[in-house]
Amino acid sequence: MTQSAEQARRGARLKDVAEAAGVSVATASKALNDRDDVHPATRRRVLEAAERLSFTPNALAQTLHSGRSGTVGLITHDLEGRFSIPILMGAEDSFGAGKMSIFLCDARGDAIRQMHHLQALLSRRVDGLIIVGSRTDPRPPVATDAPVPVVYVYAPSERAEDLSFVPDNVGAGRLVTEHLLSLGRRKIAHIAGDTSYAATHDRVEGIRATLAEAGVQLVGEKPWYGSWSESWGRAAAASLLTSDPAVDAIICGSDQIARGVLESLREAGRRVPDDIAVASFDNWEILATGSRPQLTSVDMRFEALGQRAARAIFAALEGREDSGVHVEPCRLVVRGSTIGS
Amino acid sequence: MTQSAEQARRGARLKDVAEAAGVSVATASKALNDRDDVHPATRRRVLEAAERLSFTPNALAQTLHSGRSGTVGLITHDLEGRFSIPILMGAEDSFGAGKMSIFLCDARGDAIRQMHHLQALLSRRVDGLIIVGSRTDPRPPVATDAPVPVVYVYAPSERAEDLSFVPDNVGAGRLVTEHLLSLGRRKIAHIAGDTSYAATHDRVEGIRATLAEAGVQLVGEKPWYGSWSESWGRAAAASLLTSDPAVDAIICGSDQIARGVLESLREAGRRVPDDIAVASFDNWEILATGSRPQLTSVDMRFEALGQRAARAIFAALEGREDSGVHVEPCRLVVRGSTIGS
DNA sequence: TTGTATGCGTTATCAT
DNA sequence: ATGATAACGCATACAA
Repeated sequence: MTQSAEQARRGARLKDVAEAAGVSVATASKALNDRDDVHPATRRRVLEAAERLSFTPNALAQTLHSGRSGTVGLITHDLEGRFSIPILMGAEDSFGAGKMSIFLCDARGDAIRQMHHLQALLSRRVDGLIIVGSRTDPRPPVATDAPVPVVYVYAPSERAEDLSFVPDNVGAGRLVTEHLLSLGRRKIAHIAGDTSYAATHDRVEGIRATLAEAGVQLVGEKPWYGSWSESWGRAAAASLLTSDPAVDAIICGSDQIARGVLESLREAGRRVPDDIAVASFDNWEILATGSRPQLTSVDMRFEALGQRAARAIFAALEGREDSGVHVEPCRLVVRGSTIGS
Repeated sequence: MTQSAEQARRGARLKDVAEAAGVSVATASKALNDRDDVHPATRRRVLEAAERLSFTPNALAQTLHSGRSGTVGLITHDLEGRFSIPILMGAEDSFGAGKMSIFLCDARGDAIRQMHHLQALLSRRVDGLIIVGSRTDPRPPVATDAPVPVVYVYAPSERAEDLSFVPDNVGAGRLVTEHLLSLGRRKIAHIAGDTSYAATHDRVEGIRATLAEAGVQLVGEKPWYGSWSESWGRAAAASLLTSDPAVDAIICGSDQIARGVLESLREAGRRVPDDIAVASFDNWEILATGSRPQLTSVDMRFEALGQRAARAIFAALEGREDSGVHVEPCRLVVRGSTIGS
């Protein structure tokens, strides 16, 4: 009685299943793991016993034996989970739900906290590490001699030997620009975000190159740099309309900026997209689909980045190591702010 | 040589440290774990050896022995991580960074996927489970006989024996209403969200009760029910201004709705907060601080919910079980939409 | 086909 | 103060 109560509390072990089925633990193990050389009838008895005792194999004990824990650590630095959640979902998909479990740790941009998490994860014997940054500027490596594969996502590592996956912001710039050009827009302005961000410059580069190829010049000759806020969008758009009233398209550095721009345009009596088309980056659903009209925006495809990271870890585990900064294409999501209904 | 290469790959074990320090594993273990009865000099030698070999204790092996894994599973159903990330951060804080690691699994509202994750987590021998729902309506329990403590957050379990933590939406309704009344507003309307949500009704209840106590009646007698969208906010506000032009305050069911309301008010030429004060629920930063004026909103305090959940799991692990639905107070964040600058 | 014995890395008990 | 050894739960090589 005490025995079964104990079992109920701590859960049945393989030994219990074996005893219940009247076989040895070795045989029970083979039966449960679908290995050859075990009599069908025996297998059935074992499976039945396991079912009856609601046996759940102790993955930790398995790990101790196999060396693989089936877990991955994800250390993130983006406070709101705006990046890390979709990246985690992508990784989960790629691993196969339940096959691999993911530890999520929020380091909150703090190196000390990051170190603590790193230590804890290595101690838990994760099979790999995914490091997610909050901006695409290169960052110092989390460790120079990690005993497991490390993949950097969104923010690449400064070290060339490390493996990183980042969104193609230059390509993102090209995507919006080509879209606007294809709609016949020629007076295109760019209200950018914070000039200290690499993403800002990459996007500008893509925009500029595409415009140049089409023989078109950016309205005002250069982007308007500011911050990633609606208020900046409002202010910049107001100034823009004064300095360059003929503008017929505005590329915004983020959806937040675009929201502000839309507001200013509405107040100025400019119709979107008829008079002026508006497009932006990030495709943050809550912002992009709430506005009127909804925003055409470039999606960074975080899920895809997560999938790439997961596959890279698998590959490294199988000995196929990789390195360098890999650029993942973005995706243009067209909505009402560039194409009327 | 092959030996040390092997060590480098798999990481140093306690045995290696012991050998390097010239002691037995038992002594090494004691030294590293600050146990008594080990000579200071010996301890120093061991610690030094551990440092030199960059020894990281295998937490899995420790678990196998102690029965405690130092991990918790967090199964979430909110796609965007809007709830789960702050809840996870709260839990991390409460546990102490690095002390406890959290598996984050996204079940995406799918029961099958939830089952898979549950199985995987139990197999990994998590010490507890946190289940996060996407709405405050009671939900079926994730399991009726889990071998570890389970805590439901945001969405409470239907079973009375289970333990749940939810935000005090009735109190949230009271908070905004009291705030508006204290500002002298008496013609208060409520543009609510989706009527199928428990949160909607709880908030209405709090609003109604507070108004009744002040002898004030809701403008239009009842709330305007709709959806959690900006477009609903725009439409409802427009109608409201027509049917009840004397309204001097609007409580919105969510920040999204409030954004739509603000837009309509601006178009109608009503000044906020001078003519009409606007307040809402959720305090979703990106929405609440981007608008002009910024939104006064009730914060659901997800971090606090996460902390409560973590502490409850600790308590249960120590034998102090608890049950029932625990209601956590919300917090009013006052901004420009109710109080002019 | 089944069972026995061993190891995975750590901690704790009990000798010494 | 230190060391030998038995768990912890599982999987596998090898023996029967």
